[in-house]
Amino acid sequence: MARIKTDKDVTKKEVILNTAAGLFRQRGYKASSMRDLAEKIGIEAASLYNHIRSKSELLYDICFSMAALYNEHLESVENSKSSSLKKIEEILRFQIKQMIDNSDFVIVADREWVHLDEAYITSYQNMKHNYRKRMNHIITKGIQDGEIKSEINVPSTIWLILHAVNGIESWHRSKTKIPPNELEENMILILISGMKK
Amino acid sequence: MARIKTDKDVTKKEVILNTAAGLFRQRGYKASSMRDLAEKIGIEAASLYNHIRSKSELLYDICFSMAALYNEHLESVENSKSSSLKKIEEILRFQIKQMIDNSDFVIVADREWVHLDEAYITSYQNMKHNYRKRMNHIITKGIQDGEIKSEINVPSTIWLILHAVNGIESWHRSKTKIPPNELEENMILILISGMKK
DNA sequence: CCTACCGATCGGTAGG
DNA sequence: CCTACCGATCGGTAGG
Repeated sequence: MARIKTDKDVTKKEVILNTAAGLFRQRGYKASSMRDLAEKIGIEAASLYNHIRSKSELLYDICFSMAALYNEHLESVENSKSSSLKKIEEILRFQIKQMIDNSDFVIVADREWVHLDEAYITSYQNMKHNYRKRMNHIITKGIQDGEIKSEINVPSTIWLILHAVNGIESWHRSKTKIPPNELEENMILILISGMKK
Repeated sequence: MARIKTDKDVTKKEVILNTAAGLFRQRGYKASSMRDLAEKIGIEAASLYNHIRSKSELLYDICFSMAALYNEHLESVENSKSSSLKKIEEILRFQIKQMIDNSDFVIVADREWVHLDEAYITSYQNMKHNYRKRMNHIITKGIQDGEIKSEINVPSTIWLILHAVNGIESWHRSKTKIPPNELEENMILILISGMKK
């Protein structure tokens, strides 16, 4: 007789996860205490453990759900009929959109994954490495097809792209509010035109 | 009768600071304990306090020494006779050089400054804001002079540059070793040619 | 530079 | 979901 999860169960865990993501982003994983988290939600620290197993599980869920999302998207791009440069643009637009709509999860996964339990670190690193490798294939094909400058160094270009997107985070905290779509178009403009042959 | 610092005093504090920077980079400021730090140096935790005042002082020294260094360099660039685009290139080369030669300090300052004592946070944020404002002036002049694309959004371009440099850190950890100068030239190539009119 | 130790805070459990 | 509490670890001090 399996216990059936009610809607309430699901919702509460999500509330905890979302609140944790906001807290971890603001103060960092190690500097965030379960007491802080509980207070933000309005319960006692001990009560959290009716919904989650541990603090480290929260970080695990944040990091691996984002990794799954990014991998899924990359796969759909790989299967599309677009040109290589267009594929890179699609990846860039997806990442920018995630950074804007879902910034707590994106930033925490990117910044705090080093605090994952040791058992998961290698697996997470492999996923990141694999993601870059698949981007490498797309760009390399773009160079072969004469679409992309052949002088560029592919791995460092990938890092440039990946870390440029992280820059959007500062925009969030900034006083000089730039409309998200303007930021997106500007980033596409510089990076894509910088790669284009 | 002022006490005169011997060479040994200076050296020991620097050893502590350098070791701390490496540790903070690896594990993060909050996750690094003074006992870990002492062990790396080969003394007891209590002995650290003959050379430093507190853990937070270490972070303060790391962050504010880097801020001073970057500000000094920016000032020398502002006073040079180069064109605006050349000035941006000089700033970029300086930042890349720092990231390669002095990566522990650069990365810790960039990533861990949020853990500074509250009394220093505002001051540090102001320095960062001021640095970006001065870069903004240089780029804006480049646009007026017809050197730089007028379609680009200046603040988001600055963020793009600043965060692109951070990408070099991954290179450090990477297996695919790219020579530093190749990385530097590639980054200049994409970013500067992306901005150029 | 060490031994010994402090008060505070942490993640998590027991039991209801 | 709460009260009560645990063992571990933290930054830092006293005193030599």
